[in-house]
Amino acid sequence: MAQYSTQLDGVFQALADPTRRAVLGRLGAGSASIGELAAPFDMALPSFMKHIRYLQNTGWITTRKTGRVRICTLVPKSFDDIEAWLSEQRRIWEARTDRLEHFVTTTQDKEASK
Amino acid sequence: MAQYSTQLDGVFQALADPTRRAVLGRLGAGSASIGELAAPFDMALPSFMKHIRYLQNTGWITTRKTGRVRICTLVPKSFDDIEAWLSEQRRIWEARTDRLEHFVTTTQDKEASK
DNA sequence: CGAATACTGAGCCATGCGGCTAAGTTACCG
DNA sequence: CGGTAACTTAGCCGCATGGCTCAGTATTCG
Repeated sequence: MAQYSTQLDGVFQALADPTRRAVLGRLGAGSASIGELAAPFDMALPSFMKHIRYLQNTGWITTRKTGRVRICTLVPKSFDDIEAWLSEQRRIWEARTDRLEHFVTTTQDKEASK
Repeated sequence: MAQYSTQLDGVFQALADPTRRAVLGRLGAGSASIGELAAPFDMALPSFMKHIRYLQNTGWITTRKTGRVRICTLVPKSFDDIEAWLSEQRRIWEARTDRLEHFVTTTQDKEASK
């Protein structure tokens, strides 16, 4: 069985904030510095940095420092984790509709054999 | 522009907990009572109830009370919200690779015209 | 060298989360 | 009618989150 728990917790938690989702959206278009990423937000830099560190800790981005500038790069791996979870849910869902169909079929058979 | 913020916050936050993900998985297979849902978890009922209320408040489930039993039912609508966000990210991602390809092409053209 | 730029670290604050217990409330069973 | 079952309410606790300010540190520019 899949060991979902801990990994997915952070992956989803990271997405549960509009600032972080926006940052990921921006980074989808290419790497950027902290300053560039922070510019659109009406927020003090240290506050913004917490989001960056969060994204880094949960594996959504990597960063490297060049001179006094830190560049952030998207790591799209976590998208796959989400897709995997979603398709697992779909699988469960479909198994259910299969059973419902079976039930309906069985019921119809009973009706037919009356 | 899409007004992502508030709605998605809760949708993702709800998934950022293994108990709640497990409940959704179980409900994918069909509706169930609070007691049935809580059984697999080593947790006091009031604690578990908070998760149920959370899932309800974020729109993942609906509940109705019949006698002294409360039945919970999955509302799969939020899956669509997630899919929408994911495909938006893919769109951004692909626009980027397009630009990269264009850049490569342009560079090659330059090279070719040297 | 001195100043400006780009972060970074430390620490405060309010709120919310995820767990708990203890004490209701509301059906249903005998 | 009394008891048990199935939630439900209220309230406490510790920790994490998301914001802030104020004061560093480290590069780069003139």
